[in-house]
Order: sequence, then structure tokens, then C-alpha cells
Amino acid sequence: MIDPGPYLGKYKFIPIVTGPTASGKSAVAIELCRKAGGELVSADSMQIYRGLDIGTAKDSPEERNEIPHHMTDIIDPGESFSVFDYVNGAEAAITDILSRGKLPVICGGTGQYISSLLFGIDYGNEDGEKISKAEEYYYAYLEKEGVDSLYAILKEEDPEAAELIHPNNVRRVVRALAVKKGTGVSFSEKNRKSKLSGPSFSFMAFMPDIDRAVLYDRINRRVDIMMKQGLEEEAKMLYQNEKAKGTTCFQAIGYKEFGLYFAGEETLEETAYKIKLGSRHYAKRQLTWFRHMDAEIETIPSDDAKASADYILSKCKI
RNA sequence: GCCCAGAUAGCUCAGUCGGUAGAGCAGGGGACUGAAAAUCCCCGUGUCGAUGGUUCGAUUCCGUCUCUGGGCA
Repeated sequence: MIDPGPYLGKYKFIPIVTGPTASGKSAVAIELCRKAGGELVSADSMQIYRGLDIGTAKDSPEERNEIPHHMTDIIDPGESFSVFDYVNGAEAAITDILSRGKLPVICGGTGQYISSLLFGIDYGNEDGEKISKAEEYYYAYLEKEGVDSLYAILKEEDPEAAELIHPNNVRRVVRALAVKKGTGVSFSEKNRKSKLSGPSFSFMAFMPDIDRAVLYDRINRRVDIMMKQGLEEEAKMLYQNEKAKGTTCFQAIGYKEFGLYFAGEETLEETAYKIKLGSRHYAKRQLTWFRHMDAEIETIPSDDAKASADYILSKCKI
């Protein structure tokens, strides 16, 4: 289905193991690496941060010691990172792993990262500085003139994008406008071009098939375990890190919920409840994302990591 | 035992001056191209506690009962 990429040795496909949080994809990926002598390439937007271990459900230190992990622990809280950075880093890691004759195993639940690799979205290499400036301009405009007025500009500048983006989704409205202002090329046009080159490698994607109620139960229990493992301490470190204040890592579920607790306005139980709820909502959004691309993803059983790993290997081998 | 207040969606509660009802949360569906664990959109029928009565018509008014709070003994 996807253009064959560089020579993969005994394999014709690079496996991607994805799925919602707590669905057991990590265990499958670890097994795959063990069986194939592979190395893991994470596709998780929060596991990139050093120090956020418990709340982001990183693999254990033993597992990370046993199997090389790429694209985890690559930046400190407070540093910025984007899909563009992810694709560059992940593709470099894959190339490196292949050059050493090993099998890269992609594993993670950040849909945007997975899609970017799988469909080979080319984010281009334009002046990010200019776009950020333009974003600031439009946010200031939004503050003064309001949503309707902002959206009216988008309709004018890029009617195609306006068609796809809801007026209330100011983040995306601003982004689309800023791309036009910063690069001269419309958001729609840029996106169209981004698909022309195709994926850099031949991937095959798999996802554990898990009953919704079971998944939610696993999420709830996992949060309880995280709390016992010392999530509060980990969160406290993040809150005390001046450099991290207000940056992207505070979007991470399991950390952002601690604000009111540290301020003494909420109990630990309430905080845990919010983390569970946020995780469930997140899992639901992930399922929507992956369902949307279910033609590209094959489901595997969620209860037997070893069998799933064997199955995936059999599908990826020549 | 007596008095008062409740009993309406999975939960918390509005409401119907009598014409079978709606919010928040939960839950479900969807979108997604450089913050994505983000951001945003859509979806509300349920014996209105039970049972009699008044009425063309009761979840709404009246009686009785049951349960749950609170108060007095």
C-alpha cells in the first residue's frame, strides 16, 4: 500500500504499534524488539520530556536499559518541540537503526506523529520565526476584534481552510492565517503540497483491539498505580521548575491537574479523579483518530503481547 | 412517635401558573498538517417515587403510602 522504502534486510515493513493510552501497545513493542533484536522509536508527544516518567507511563528503567529507546527523554521541560521536529528526529533514528542492521519498532499513541510518519507528511522548512510572529499578531487581533472578525479574514485569505476549520477553533484559525502571512502560501496550498513526496519508509501499523469498558477500567487502575509510584512528587518537581512554567509540558495529563491541589484548593482524591477523567477523554479522542484511519491499521489482540509480537513479525518479514 | 424538606436523565439539580420536561457533569460520535496528552464541533425520552382522587387531561393540585435528609421528642 505504501511505496517500498530503503532496504530493510529481512523485513519488508517497519512495524508501528499504536492505539489509545493503556491499551498495552508498549508491551507488544517491547516483545517485538526482544524477538527481532529491534530498537524502539517512540511516537509520544509527552515522553520526549526528561523527568516526566511516571505520569507519561514511560517504559521502566530496566526496559529502557534492555532495549534502546529513541525519541524519549530528548528535551527538558520548558523546551519547545513540534511535529516537524518529531518527524525529523524519528526518521533520523529509523535511518540510524537500519544502518546498523536492526529493526526499528515505532510505538506510541500520538496520532499526529503516527500519521505524519505513515503518510509521509512533509512539513516543509519555512521560516518558523515569521509564522510565530504572525501568530502573535493574530492573537492580538483576536483579543481586540473577536472571533467572528478573525474568522472573516480567514474566509477572505483562505476560503478552503475556512471551510474545514470551525470558527471557535481559534488555535487552528490563527495557525492557518499565520502560515499565509508568514510564508505567502496559503495553509490549504501548503497542506496539499505536503502530501506529494509520500512516506520515507514502508510502514505497517497495528493497534490492540480492546473493549472500551475494559480500557477505561485499566486507565483508572493505572492512575491509582501512578499515584502510588509517586506522581505527586514528580509533578511537584515540574511545578518548581521555573523554566517549565506555562510551557507545553503542562498540557500533559497527570501534571496539569495538580495545580489546584498544590494551591491547597483541592484534595488528592479530586486530583486523581481529574487525571482519570482526562485520560479517558484522551483515549476516546485517540480512538476517533485511529478509527478515522482504520484502513491503514490492523487490529491485534490486546491480552497477549507475545502472540501479537509473533503475528506482527510474520506480517513484516519477507 | 411528631414536624419540616426532598423524591425528575447514569450523577447533581432546574422546571412545568395542569397540555408527558431541560441544564451541568458523566457517556457517545466527529474534526485534526510546525503546542496534538493540545484545540474545537455535534448528540438529552426519562414508568417526572408508588397509589388513589379532582380534571377533557396530572410529573405539576389534593389524599394516602414508601424511601431519603434534617429537626423535635
